Amino acid sequence: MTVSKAAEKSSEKPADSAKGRKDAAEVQGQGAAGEALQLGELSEQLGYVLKRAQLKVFENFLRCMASLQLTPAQFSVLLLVEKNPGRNQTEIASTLGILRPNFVAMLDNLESRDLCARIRSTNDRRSHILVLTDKGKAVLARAKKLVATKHEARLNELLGQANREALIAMLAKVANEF
Amino acid sequence: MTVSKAAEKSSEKPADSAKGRKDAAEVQGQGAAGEALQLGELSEQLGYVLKRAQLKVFENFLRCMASLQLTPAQFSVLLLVEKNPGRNQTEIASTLGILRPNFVAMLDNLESRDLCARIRSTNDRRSHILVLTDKGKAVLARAKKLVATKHEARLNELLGQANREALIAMLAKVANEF
DNA sequence: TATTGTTATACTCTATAACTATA
DNA sequence: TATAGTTATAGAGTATAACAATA
Repeated sequence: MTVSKAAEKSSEKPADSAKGRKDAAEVQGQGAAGEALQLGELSEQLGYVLKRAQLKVFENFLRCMASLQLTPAQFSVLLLVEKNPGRNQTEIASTLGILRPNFVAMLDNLESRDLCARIRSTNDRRSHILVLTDKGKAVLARAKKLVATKHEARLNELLGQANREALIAMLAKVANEF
Repeated sequence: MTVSKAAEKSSEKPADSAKGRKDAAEVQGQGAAGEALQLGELSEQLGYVLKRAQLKVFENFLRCMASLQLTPAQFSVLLLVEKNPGRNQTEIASTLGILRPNFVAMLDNLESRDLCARIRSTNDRRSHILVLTDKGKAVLARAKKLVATKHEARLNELLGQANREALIAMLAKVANEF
C-alpha cells in the first residue's frame, strides 16, 4: 500500500554502468530467485488495480451464478429488458455498450433457452421488441437473489455497507465522467 | 445515483396479465420511443459499473499515451521489469496474470521496439532474464510523466486526491481478497 | 435515402496442448 | 522427470462493412 513515489528517479539515469547499459553479468545476480516480485508503482495504477478487481468480481459472479448459467453480460441484458419492456434490440444493446451485430448471437442464446423473446413490432416492422418470458422472469428473480445473498454479501463482508456504496458511486462517476 | 432498491419486487409477479405473459399488443406501446432507457438495478451492480469504469480508464490511458504508443499491459510490463531486474519471463508474466504463451508475442513487440531485451541466463540456460534497454528506461520515464500529469491528474480532478486514494485502496482489496 | 436486424469477417485477449532445449 | 520459452490453435470479446427488409 505504501509505494515509493520517488521510484521515478530510478529511471532517469542508470548510474550503475559506465556504458549506461547493464550487461548480462551485472543482471544475472539480481533476481532473488524464490522471492515474490515487487509490484512497485503498479499497485497504485488505477487501470491495473481496476482490471484486476474486475476480473475477480466477474469470476465470483460466475461462481455465484453457476446454477443458472448466466454471465454478467447476460444478467445485464435480462435486467435491462425487465426494466424497459417494449424496447428493441438496438436500444437495449447500445445502452449496454454492445454493438448490434454482436448482440444477435447473444439474443439467439437467451431466446434458445426461452429466457427472452423477440417480438416483431407492429409500429415499425423492422424492429424486434424484446420481452422476458415467464421463465426468463423466474430465472432473473432467482439470479437477483443469488447476487444479493452471495455476490453482494461477499462484498459487504469485505468492505462494509458504507464503503461498498462509496466504491460503486465512485466507479459510476468514473464510468460516466472520466 | 438514486436507484430504487425496491425494484426487485417488480420481478416477483407480473400482475398486469392474467396469463402472466404479455402478448405483443400489450408490449408494443411501452417503449417511450426517443427517451433514454432506465438502468435500474444495473447502476448498482458492482460488476457492471466496474467494467464500464475500466473501459473508460483504459481508453483515457491510451489517449494519454498516444505519443508513446504504449498500452496499459505494455506499461505494466515495463514498470515491473524496471522494478524487478534479473527476473525471467515466467516470473514477470505470472505476476501480471499473463499466461506464458501469450507473453511471447508481447515481448517480441517490446523487444522489436528496443524497449526491453531478453538475456539468456548463465545460471539456467533455459530462462530469459528481462531488462529494460536505455531507450526502454527513457520511454518508461516519459510514460510515467504522462500518466502523472494527464491520466492521474484527470482522476484527481474528478474525485479529489483523498477519494482517489480510497478508490484505489478499495479496488486493491477487492482484487486481492474477493 | 435511412434504419433494423443480420451475416460475414477480422482483430485482440485469453486459454490449453505440445514441442525444444535445457535442467 | 520437470521446467522455460515457444508454437499452434481455439475460443471469447469486440470492431467494421454490407446486405435484405422496411421505413
